[in-house]
Amino acid sequence: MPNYTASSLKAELNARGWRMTPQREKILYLFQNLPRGNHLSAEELHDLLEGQGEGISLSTIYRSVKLMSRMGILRELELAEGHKHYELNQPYPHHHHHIVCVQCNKTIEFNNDSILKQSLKQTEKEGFQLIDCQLTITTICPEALRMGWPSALPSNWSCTRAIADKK
Amino acid sequence: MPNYTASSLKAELNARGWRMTPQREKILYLFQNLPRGNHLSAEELHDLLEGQGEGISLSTIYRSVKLMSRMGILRELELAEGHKHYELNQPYPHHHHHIVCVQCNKTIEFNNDSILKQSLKQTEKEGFQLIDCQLTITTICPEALRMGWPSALPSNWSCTRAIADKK
DNA sequence: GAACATCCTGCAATTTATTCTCAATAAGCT
DNA sequence: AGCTTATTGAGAATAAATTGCAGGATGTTC
Repeated sequence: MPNYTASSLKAELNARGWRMTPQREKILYLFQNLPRGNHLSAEELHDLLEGQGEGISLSTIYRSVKLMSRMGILRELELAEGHKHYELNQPYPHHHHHIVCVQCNKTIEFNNDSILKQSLKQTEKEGFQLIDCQLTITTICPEALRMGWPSALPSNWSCTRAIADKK
Repeated sequence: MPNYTASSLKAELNARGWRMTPQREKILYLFQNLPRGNHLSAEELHDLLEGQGEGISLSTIYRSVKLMSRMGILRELELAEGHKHYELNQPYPHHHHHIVCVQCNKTIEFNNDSILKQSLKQTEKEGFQLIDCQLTITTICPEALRMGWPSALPSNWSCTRAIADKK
């Protein structure tokens, strides 16, 4: 999981018979300049680029994030929001994992280097080559617990943070 | 992550103001009698029940697996096949994790108790209550590596196992 | 064990993320 | 510079998943 530059991305693409394009470079650049802890859906990525005057079609966005995920440059997160999110696949010490609340989808990150180590060991043992590993912990968040989850919780109740997160 | 019976399921549902129904019982029963290592999509679950003369509508299937996942009875797997799969959320020693190949979606399971232990520790530290934890390792499988992945691999090539898996 | 409140199911219609198609364009190789 | 072929953009198509609603079933209460 190396850190990529435009030219190292180009080199790796070309080595596989693929091509560097302005679109791919812009997407890489955007992710590399995203504040830590942010992850974007294809739609959000599209709107963000649009806002910067960098119109890239939604089809290309989808194709690019998929390609870059398979290359190990991005990681695809499935954090219960109903659509995939993407973030840079960063090497140690920024590699991290997620805790998600099933009640409100609140997500927090945590670091744990031993998980990557154990994953490497396991994949080598099986003859696979590691691209990424993600530990996703499904939980009930403290706020929902304080509210008396599960019985005392109205079915439409949602943690305050969850509501705030819907921008 | 306890092992459920029809009556313990009913007790837990009722404690939350929910109800036991024949549909929910049949779904639990089916998962409990599934060969180890099998996981089903909503669609597959629907067809399987259909084949047993237990017609349950697809909406109900979707609603049930979602409910049972949030209760911690099932676990929702997102293993790159394009739709979610479900399996029993089993306690130690059957709790397991997955390695997935991005080239062919081949999936293998592996056991590792320390991951559950570390997850418990982490969630308690943050004040969350654990429902499930899944380590998903994204990889290139040995077969794709032998074929010279990535450069020598035609874009439409797929590991033989992947093709065989499409029944 | 009958009545009641409400939860659940099934059906059909709908939503929405993602993929596909295809003509035009542009990247990389010689 | 020319050639081959990967890539893009736009919109149509696909498919998983959700929702609204009317009728039926469940758990609770007295």
